[in-house]
Amino acid sequence: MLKKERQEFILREINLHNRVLTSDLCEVINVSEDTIRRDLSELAESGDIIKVHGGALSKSFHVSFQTNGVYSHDNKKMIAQKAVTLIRDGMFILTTGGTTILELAKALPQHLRATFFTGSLPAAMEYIHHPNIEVIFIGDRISKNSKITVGGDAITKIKQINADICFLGINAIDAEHGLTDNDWDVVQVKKAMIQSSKKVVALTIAEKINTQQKLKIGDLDLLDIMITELDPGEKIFEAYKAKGVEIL
Amino acid sequence: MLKKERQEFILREINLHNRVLTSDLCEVINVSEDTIRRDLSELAESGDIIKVHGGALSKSFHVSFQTNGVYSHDNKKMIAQKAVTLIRDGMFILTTGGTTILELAKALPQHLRATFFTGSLPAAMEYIHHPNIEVIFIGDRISKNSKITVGGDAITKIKQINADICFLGINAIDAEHGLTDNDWDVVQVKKAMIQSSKKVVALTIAEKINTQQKLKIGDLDLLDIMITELDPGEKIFEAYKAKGVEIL
DNA sequence: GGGGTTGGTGAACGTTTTTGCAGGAATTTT
DNA sequence: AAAATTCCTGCAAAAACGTTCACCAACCCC
Repeated sequence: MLKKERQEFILREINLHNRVLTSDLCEVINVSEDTIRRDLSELAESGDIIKVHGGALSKSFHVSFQTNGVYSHDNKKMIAQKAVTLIRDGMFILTTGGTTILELAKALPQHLRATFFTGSLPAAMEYIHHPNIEVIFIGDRISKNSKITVGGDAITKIKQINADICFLGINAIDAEHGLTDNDWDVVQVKKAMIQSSKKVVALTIAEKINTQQKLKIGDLDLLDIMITELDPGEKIFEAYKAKGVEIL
Repeated sequence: MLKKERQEFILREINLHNRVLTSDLCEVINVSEDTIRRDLSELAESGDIIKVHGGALSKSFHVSFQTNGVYSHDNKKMIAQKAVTLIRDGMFILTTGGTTILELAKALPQHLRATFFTGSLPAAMEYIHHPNIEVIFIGDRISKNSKITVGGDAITKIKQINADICFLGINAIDAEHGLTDNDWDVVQVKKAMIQSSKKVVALTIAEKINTQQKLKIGDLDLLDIMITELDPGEKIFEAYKAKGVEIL
C-alpha cells in the first residue's frame, strides 16, 4: 500500500469514526506502529487531524470560541490572570458563565489538574480543551439569554456539590446592595453555587462596581474575594474591604 | 510499444484501479522502471494523474476532502433535511451529538416549537439559537472526545425521559452486527436514549453503512428508521429493510 | 550516401524516501 | 510506586528516485 493511499485511508477512517487508535490502524493496514505514527504526525502537521496519545481525533469538532471583540476584552484577560492564581491542583471548582469566566477558562494553565462544575455551555466548551481538567456539566433547562442551565434540577445538583472555590461572573455589585442580577432563574443558580462553595470569588470589570440590578443574589458577606482589573489599593474598594471582602 | 500507446495504457490502468505501482507497470509492459517513471512524470505534469512515491493515483480518487471543515458536509445537510420532516410541533426529542446531528440542528425550521433533550455541548449550542425550541441539557461528566455527557447520572436522567423520537448520530452500522461504537461511555448513553424513545432514528452518511466498531450498542431491531443521503431504493438497504428498518 | 540532429530508451550512480527496529524517554494505567 | 503502553530518536537497509550518459534508430539536410 502506498504511503499516500494509507494516509487517505487513515483520514477517511478518522472522519468516519471521529477517532482512531494507532494499534488498530497498524493491524488493519498491516504496517508497523512507527509508520502509522509517522503518518499521523504528518497529517497532524498539515492540520488535517489532531494527534493524541495512542491515536488521533477528527478535527471537525474542535472549534474554539473567538472572544476577540468581546467588550473590555483586555481587562477581562487581566482579571482571568489574577483568578488563575487562586486555583490549585486537585481543586473542585464551581463556575457560572459569562465572558469573564470564558477568559478564565482560556487562561487556565495546561498542566492544571482539577475538576470544574459548570452549567454554562460556552464555559464547558472551553474547559474541555484543557487536557487535565475534568468537566462536570450541571444539566437542566438551558436559558437562551445566558446560555447556562437553570431550574430546580440544576439547583438540586449544585447543592450536592461541595466545591473548594466558586468563580462568579457577576452582573452588578454594590457595597450597600450586594450582588444583584436581572434574571430570576440565574439568581437562583448563583445563590446555590455560593452556598455550595467554601470560598466565593467574584470576577468583574471595574465598570460594574457600584451598580445594581433588580434581583438580589446576596449581601457582600457571602463574598470572600473580588477580582477586577484595577490595583487592589484603589480607593473605590474601601467600602468593600470594610465589609470583609478581599480585593485582588 | 509506442510511448503514446504506453501512456494511454497506464492512464486506463489508473482509472480502472485508482492506483498503480511503478514496479507492476514495468513488469506488465516490459520496459525499464525508468521509462515508466518518465511516463508517470509526464502524465502528472499534464495533470492527468497524481504521482506518488512508488507509483501514481487517480485524480478522481483524491477528491478534496474538507469542503467546509466537516467531512461530507453536503451529504449531512441532505440527511438533516430528511430528518426534519419527522419532527412535529410539541414533540419531545432526544438527540446525541456528532456532526450529522449538528446539521440537523441547523436545519430546524424557525417556527418549530419543540423540546430537545441532549447531552451534546455543540448540539445544545446550536439548538439555543432557535427561538421556539426549549433545550434541556443532560448533565454529568463531559467526555472530551465526543463532547457529550456520559456517566451514571446522565443515564439515570435519560431513563426518566419519555421522548417521542430519538435521533442518533451513529458511528457504524452493519446489517449483521447492528449499531456499534468505539467509546464505552457513549455506548451506554446511546443505549439509554434508545430505551427512552418511542421511535428511534439513525442518521448516517452512506459511507458508514456496513462498517463496524468494537463496542455494540444494539441490534437493528431497536431501530425504526435510518436516514442517509442516498435514495431509499438503493440496493445496499435491502438487508436493513429485511430486518424491519425503514429507510428514508 | 554521409553526417548531423532528434527523440526515446536503458544503464550507472549517487541521493532521497520510506520503513522497521532498537533503546530509552515519556505517558498512561494499575 | 510499579507496570505497561506509547512515543521519540537515531540508525540502517531497501526501495524508489533523479540525473547523467551512452546507445540506437529514425529523420533531415546537404
